[in-house]
Amino acid sequence: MTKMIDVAKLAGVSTATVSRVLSGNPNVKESLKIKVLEAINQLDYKPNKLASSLRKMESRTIVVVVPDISNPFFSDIILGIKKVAHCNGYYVLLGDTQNDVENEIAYTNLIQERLADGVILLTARMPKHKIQELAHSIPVVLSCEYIDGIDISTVTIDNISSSRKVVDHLVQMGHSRIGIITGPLNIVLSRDRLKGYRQSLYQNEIEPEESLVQEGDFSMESGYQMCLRLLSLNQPPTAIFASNDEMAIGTIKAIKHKGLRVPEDVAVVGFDNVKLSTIVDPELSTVSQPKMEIGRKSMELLLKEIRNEPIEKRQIVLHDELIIRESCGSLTKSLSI
Amino acid sequence: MTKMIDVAKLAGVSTATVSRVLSGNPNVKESLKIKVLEAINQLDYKPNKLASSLRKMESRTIVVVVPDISNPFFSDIILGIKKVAHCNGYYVLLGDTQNDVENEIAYTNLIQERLADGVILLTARMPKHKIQELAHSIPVVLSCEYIDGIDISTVTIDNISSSRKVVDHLVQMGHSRIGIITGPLNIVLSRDRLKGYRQSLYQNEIEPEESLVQEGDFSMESGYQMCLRLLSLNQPPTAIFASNDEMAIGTIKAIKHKGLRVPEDVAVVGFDNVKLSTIVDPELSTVSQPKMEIGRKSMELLLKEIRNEPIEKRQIVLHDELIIRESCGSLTKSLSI
DNA sequence: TTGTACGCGTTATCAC
DNA sequence: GTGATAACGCGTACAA
Repeated sequence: MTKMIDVAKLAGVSTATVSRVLSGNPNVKESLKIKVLEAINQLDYKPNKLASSLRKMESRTIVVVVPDISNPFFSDIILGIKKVAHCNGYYVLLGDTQNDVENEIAYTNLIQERLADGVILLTARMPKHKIQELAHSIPVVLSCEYIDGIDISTVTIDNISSSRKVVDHLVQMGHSRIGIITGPLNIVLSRDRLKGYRQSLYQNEIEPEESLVQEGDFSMESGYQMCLRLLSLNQPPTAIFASNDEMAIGTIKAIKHKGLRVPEDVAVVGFDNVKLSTIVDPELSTVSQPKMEIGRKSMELLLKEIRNEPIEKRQIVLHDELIIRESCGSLTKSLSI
Repeated sequence: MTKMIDVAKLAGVSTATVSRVLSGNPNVKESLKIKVLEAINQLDYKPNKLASSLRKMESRTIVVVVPDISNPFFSDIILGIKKVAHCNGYYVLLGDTQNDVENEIAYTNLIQERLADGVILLTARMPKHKIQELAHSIPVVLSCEYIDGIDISTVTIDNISSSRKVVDHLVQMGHSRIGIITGPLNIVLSRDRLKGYRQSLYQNEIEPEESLVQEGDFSMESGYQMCLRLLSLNQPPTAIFASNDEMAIGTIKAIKHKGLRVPEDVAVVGFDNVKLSTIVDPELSTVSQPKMEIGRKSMELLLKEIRNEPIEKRQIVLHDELIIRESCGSLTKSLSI
């Protein structure tokens, strides 16, 4: 591998001059600059980022830890992150944990070893102390989730209130037997959506019923399975709130396979507003999170941490929106796939 | 940041011993080992991977460059890559180019600077010489695509024959006006699928017609738009072959919006067999690529390159399969979403 | 304006 | 078994 000293020799200068040319330092005579650039070209020289990062103590790279890259919800967030990162000269690399805590910890360790200047976590299922440890050794922003009792920067929506909004709407539509398919309950976000569901029932003076609460894992399959359970109850629900769109689609599939109609027999609402939600038939009512904005704000916050700039607000809460489509029965059905 | 020398001092040993303990070298007295481990714990020491990588001249990290992480087709391939990588002690980081050549080049540059021990390209839209340059400085495997005239390891399916299979099938079903929505034609893979389409028409003695060929960009929207163009022809096609599933879904959507039925009025076939293809109504006939296997084989090949092992076959071609579902009219319709 | 020389934090090679 | 010490390739005071 050709290195800086080779370039220097060929150009008849010192490594310092080569380095200066590379970093755009203006204090280099034009003639030497040209010689150096020619040598670089001739030798096909590529600087060693490892050495450079080690020396400068920064890598200009950040890592985003994602629970599931194939979930379009996250890709939109990542888009927002990359926009801001790119504008500020940072590379973005992704670590996909596939919803596995072990993978999450593995990436965390990798990052702690100074591979990146900062991390954005889109998942935080590992033990609290691990996260604390990570945040202690490198700038961290936690997005979409939060952890009680840790002073760490977060960017989220208010899952409790948005889920309350969903259930309130279903109640207004005349439903009183409302089922919920939650995400994994070891995740705060899932618990919050369940909490909002319960708050709404309480405020609307509807007796909660444990059998109407089923725990899924955010996958379409789990939505399908949990919906079947709900439908097999003695008194099945007339509306089901799935804690994300994938599960909502599984729910719709199950209802149809049972020979029932959506929304006439069972109304369905999802969460996240992914592209898929307008492709299913009927189109899915859902909660829209400002995905791009979550990404943007997260990266902006991370940059401040990296640069040690003062941070006014470490906990950013963004606005969401309930999107009414066909699956909850509030609209007349229009033509769709 | 605490470093190895700090640990060494606290444990009363040299950095060499600390390093030995960390790397699991057995030639360390048990008592010292314990002291070192205690010191590590006490100081919360994390080794600096940058320094380690620089010294060892390897990072045990590979990067996968992906054109679009939200496309589930790629996530399955990545799964296969990670399985093999993980078993061999390699981390996998992802670079998402969002179908942008500039991003592709940016990641390529980053990687050339020794950030990773190897790269798997799931996209190769940059100029040929760029790829050659990359392959010259680091082990590279190109998957799903290939480049003529470059001696680089590749893992693909035979897109020409599989696309011929699709069109042959449509002809057998009695279609003679068959439209195709291609991917971007600056990609070999897209051209190959078009080539297969043309070969089939030729072999079946069907006169090709340029207006039946429309170029999309693999997005659902482009499938929708190109389908509308096809349908507005004086003699619209009775069957449409979309070069990937996303475009096929856009195609179905367009056909429905025109008040026509799939497959009765227009048959549709896609490509890739992503999860979505069983969710649309009607379920999509498509070509299934062995995604996981593509990932596995790619990583295995890359490992051989990294380890400088002899490689028998640099060009691996895997088998694909035409999956007949409802959208091409060969099956009776069953209940689905 | 340019070059020398040291340090970034590890690991490998020697001696002992 | 263990400890000095020299690399790995680059950036930057500092001197010239």
